[in-house]
Amino acid sequence: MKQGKITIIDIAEKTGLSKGTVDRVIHNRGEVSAKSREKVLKAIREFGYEPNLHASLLASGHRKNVVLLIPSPASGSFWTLSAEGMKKAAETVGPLGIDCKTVTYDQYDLASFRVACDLVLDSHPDGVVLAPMFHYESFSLGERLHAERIPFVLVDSKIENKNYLAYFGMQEYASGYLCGDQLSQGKTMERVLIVRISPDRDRQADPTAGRRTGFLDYLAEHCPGCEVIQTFVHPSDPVQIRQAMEEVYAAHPDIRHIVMFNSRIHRIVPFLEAHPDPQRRVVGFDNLAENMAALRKGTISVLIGQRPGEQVARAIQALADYLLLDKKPAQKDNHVHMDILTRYNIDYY
Amino acid sequence: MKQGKITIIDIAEKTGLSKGTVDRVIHNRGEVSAKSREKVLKAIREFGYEPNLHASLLASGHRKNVVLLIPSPASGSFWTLSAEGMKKAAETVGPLGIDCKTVTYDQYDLASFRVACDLVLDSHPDGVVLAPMFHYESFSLGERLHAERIPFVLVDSKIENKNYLAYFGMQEYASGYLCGDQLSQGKTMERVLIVRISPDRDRQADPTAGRRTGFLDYLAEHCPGCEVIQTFVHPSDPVQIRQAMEEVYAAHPDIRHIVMFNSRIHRIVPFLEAHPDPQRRVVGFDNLAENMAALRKGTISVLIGQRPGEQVARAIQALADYLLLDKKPAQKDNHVHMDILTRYNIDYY
DNA sequence: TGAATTTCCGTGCACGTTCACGGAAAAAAT
DNA sequence: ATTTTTTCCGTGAACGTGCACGGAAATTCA
Repeated sequence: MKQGKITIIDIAEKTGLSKGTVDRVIHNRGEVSAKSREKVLKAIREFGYEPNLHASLLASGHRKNVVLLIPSPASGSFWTLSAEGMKKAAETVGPLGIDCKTVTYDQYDLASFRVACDLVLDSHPDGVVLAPMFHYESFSLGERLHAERIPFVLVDSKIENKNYLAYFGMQEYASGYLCGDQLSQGKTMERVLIVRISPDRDRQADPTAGRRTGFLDYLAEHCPGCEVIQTFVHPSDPVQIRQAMEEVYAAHPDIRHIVMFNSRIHRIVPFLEAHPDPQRRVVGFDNLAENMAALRKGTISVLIGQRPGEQVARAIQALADYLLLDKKPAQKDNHVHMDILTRYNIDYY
Repeated sequence: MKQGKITIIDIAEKTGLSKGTVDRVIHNRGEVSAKSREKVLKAIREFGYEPNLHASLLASGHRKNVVLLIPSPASGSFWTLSAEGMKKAAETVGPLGIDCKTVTYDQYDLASFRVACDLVLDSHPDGVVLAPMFHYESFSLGERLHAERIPFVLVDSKIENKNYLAYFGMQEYASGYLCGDQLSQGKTMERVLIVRISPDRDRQADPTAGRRTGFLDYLAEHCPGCEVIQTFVHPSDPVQIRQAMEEVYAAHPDIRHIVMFNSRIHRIVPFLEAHPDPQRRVVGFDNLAENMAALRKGTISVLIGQRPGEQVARAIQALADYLLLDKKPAQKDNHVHMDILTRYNIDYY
């Protein structure tokens, strides 16, 4: 079909009303009699009127702004990848009348998240992209946004709040299961080391729990009797990490399979390189620069990527579609592909 | 920075000229003195003028149309995936004033390609997305488009013509190399079967040659002395295919590694399922529905995906950016990621 | 019945470009 | 110096929608 040439004025003529009235019913802002309203609605349906985006944006000059609320992208961390996606998306929706900005918080500090939430609300955004790290507070932010009729999109992980416009993230459980297959290469394993980040009391949401469950299920189904060793390391302190690893290694010198379910696998790379073992298989998550470097060197066997940049880009796009064309996304829950990254395909990621 | 509030009229005032003149230099359509031209250009740079897309599109009401020239997407074939990407991209650029349509040809019939080329040129498109199957004719189409100043973007494979605006495709050589690693799982192989499509005289371009080279290089480096067996099958005739496979199998009953470099690996699935072998490893290319089904069942071990939909979507986007904002893509040659697909991550592709 | 409300609706300008038209200024020809 | 041509530039009407303003019609009140 040809693009709708019919304008708001055509509708006005067909109905014998004026464009002002037609405009009022389109944006249903009242001051229209029920009868006229019906007539206009009918004509719109009948003649297939579609608003001209450009004329609309031009006339109502004001730009919309969406804010992205994510943990601070420390250099080289997972969230820098998200920030990059945001930048790219901002470029595409910018000329369409959407301004993007970012508000960050410390993902290990609940108070900073609360501050960030208030900041977001105070800026009266037209839309929000949220990476929820703290369950309860994210939920309540969702409630507050919903109360102000501000649409929000979730990335990375979900919360129970059902008011979100859309969600973009990785299938947690399935990625853990996949991880099992990549670690084992389909053969049975006898002993597996899971390296975990020390739990943080304030941190209420653990996005890696689902992955761990999927992984353990894979083990149960494909490697019955496999011994699972777990060790906990500090999120950043290299000395503590090294020491913890050395201890496990001393206790189990024959460990050949190592896995981490968060993006910090690069933290144990120094240890791994101090104890080289060509037979060893190491699987981690996310395409951080340091992870990729270790992958190229062969220290890490496989990374599972979730395209964080694409997640936020799609989130912003969804928000733009909603704000501009008020088109809701086809499905609320969208899962990005789980990328298997090896040294042979990492260079074109 | 705030979004450029300065308009063409501001520039006019700054320079003491009129908006008409400013407009003329912006679209450099002549009829302006060198002096005025310089003044305007300087002011534009100085004050950072950026054209308002909406006003522009609104005023110059005419829509642009781009055409996608690809092989006929036979049901379930590789090109249906491209067509889907086109559909999605069309939805996003549609409201921006770009109409997309598709012209198809028989990828095994040169004459049909010639006809398609003429069809494309006769429709006087504003931009073209081209999947070149026939080298020489594609080259000459490129020349003709360039002569008419019609920008074109290549997908899937490249041609020598340097006038293309951009290229989106997979790294052929690297994907073959990757294929070797996935087939062998890092261990040395002793015997490998490569299944190829019978060469077609008229078909001048073979996109799989690069993959084969990469694969053989992997073999040379990691599996020295590995025996390579090749067999040729008809592109579609199931009977011939089955027979050819049976013959190879009879001659080499101990084949454990099978690979195909085109998207037709599903053609040998019936054979594979008639001769089950849990030890066997099979690697193919592209996420056709039938390939994916075989992957789920375990008949195929790994598929290497190249996101054909994303390729054309990005191609169309690049064309749109050029036509609308006349912004050239950051880099001409863009390689999409080589996806490793297994039964464990295929469901969210 | 007339006045005071309330409800509803039409008018007209603005948004930033594009582009055809026509005219002034400069250059060339007589 | 006058006419003709060329070069250059300003003007103003679209494009389709948003929205403020004011006024007509319908309703309520006195």
